[in-house]
Amino acid sequence: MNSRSIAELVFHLGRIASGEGLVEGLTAAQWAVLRYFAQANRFSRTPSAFAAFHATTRGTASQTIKSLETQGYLTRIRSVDDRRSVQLVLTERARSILANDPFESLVRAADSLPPTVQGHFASALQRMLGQVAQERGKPPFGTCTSCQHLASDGCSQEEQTSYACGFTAEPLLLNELDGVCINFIPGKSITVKSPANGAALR
Amino acid sequence: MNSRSIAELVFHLGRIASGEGLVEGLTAAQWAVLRYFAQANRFSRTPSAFAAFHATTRGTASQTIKSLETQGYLTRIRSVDDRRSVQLVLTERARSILANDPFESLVRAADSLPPTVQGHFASALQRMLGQVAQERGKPPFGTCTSCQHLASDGCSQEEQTSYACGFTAEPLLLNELDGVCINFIPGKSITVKSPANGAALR
DNA sequence: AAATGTAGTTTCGAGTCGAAATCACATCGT
DNA sequence: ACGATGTGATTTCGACTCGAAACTACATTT
Repeated sequence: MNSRSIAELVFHLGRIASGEGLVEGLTAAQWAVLRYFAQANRFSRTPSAFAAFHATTRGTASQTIKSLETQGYLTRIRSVDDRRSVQLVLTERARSILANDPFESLVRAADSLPPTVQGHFASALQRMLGQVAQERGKPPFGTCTSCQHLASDGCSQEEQTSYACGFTAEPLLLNELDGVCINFIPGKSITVKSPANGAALR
Repeated sequence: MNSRSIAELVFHLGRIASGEGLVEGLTAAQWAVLRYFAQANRFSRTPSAFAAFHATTRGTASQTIKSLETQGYLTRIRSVDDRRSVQLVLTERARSILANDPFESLVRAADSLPPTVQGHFASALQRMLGQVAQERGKPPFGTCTSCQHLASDGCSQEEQTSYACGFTAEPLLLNELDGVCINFIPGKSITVKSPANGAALR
C-alpha cells in the first residue's frame, strides 16, 4: 500500500462523493458554493474568499455564485464599510436542500469510522493539506479553533472565556469558532466546550 | 474535529491537488485519464473502464480520450477478439510528462506521512470508498492484491507462486498485481514480495 | 435470424474553467 | 490632498467538461 494509492484514494473519494452532479438540479461546483457559505465565518462570506478556498479564479466563482443567486439560493448584501465588497448569505431554500448534497455520503462514511481512527485520520489529512497547499501557494483554510490568530482574553475562568481574532481585531462568539476562515494560519489547536456544537452557523 | 471536517478535508485536498489544471497545457480531466491508463491493468485500459473509474459517462470519457490522442499522448489499438473494443496505451511522450502531473504533490504529501500512519490511513480511506461507492452504485475499483478474484495456484512454494484472475480466467504476472482493475471486488488482501516494486506497469 | 445487449462515438445544451479586460472603490506614498 | 497602485467584483472569451440522448458496429442470446 504505497503513497500513490493513498493519493489516488483521496482523489477518487472526493470525486465520487461530489460527482453525479445533477442531484436536485445542481452541479458539483454549485454544491461546493452552498457548502462553503454554510460553513464560512463572517469574515469569509465573499466571492473572493470562496474563490481562494475552491482554488479557482474570482471570475469563475462570480459566475457560479450568480447562477445560484438567480435560482434563489443565495442573497447578496453589499458591505457598508467597504463598498466594493459583497456578503453572500444562504436562503432558507438553500438550507433546506443542503441535506440532499451528494457530498453528505462522504460525511456519513467519515462518521462511520471508529472514533479513535477519526482523530488520527483528520490530523493526517490536515498535515497533507498543509503541505500540498504550501507547495501550490494556496491558503490552507481552517477554523478558528486551530488558528494562530485566535486570542482569548486573559481570564481563563472555566466558563466565561471570551475569544477574539488577532488579525481582524474583532471579538468572536463561541459558535463562530467552528466556521471556516480565509485568514486561517495553522497554529496550536484548542478545544472549546461548545454549548450546542455541531449546529451550523447561522 | 467532526466527521464533516474530515469529509471537507478529503474533498478539498483532492481538489487543490488536481486543480490548477493548466500545468503542461493539460486539464484536470486529461491528467486523470493519463494517470488512469498508466495504472490500469490489461483488462481495464478501455474507454468504458475509465468512464466507470472516473464516475462519468462513456461519452464524456470518449471526448477527453480523443483530445489526448490527437495531442499524441495516447495510442489506440483495436482489440482482435472483440472488434468493438479499444485498448488505450500511453505514448513515451505521455510517460515523460507524467512526473509533472500536479497530482504528484498529493503523492509526496502522502509519502511524507509517518509509515505507521500510512497503513491505517489507507485502510480508512478504503473503507470510506467502499461505503460511498456502494451508496452511489459505483464500482469501488482496486488492485488484484486485495481482490476476491485473485487466485494463486496450489504450490505456495516460497519463490514460484503464480497467480491468475478467477473472473477472466487469465494468468497474471507478478508485476500486474498492482494494476487498477475494473473487475475489482473487495476481498482479503495479500502481500506479494515483488521483485522490483513501485515500478509502473508497462 | 431476430432481438437484445454492449463498446464506443457523436452531437447538443448548460456549465465550468482560466485568462484578460473592465469598473468601482480603498489605500498608500508623497 | 492627489495620483499611483492595489483590491473586490464582474464580464467576456474560447476551450473544455459534463450528462443525456441518438447512433453505429459488433456480440450474445433466444
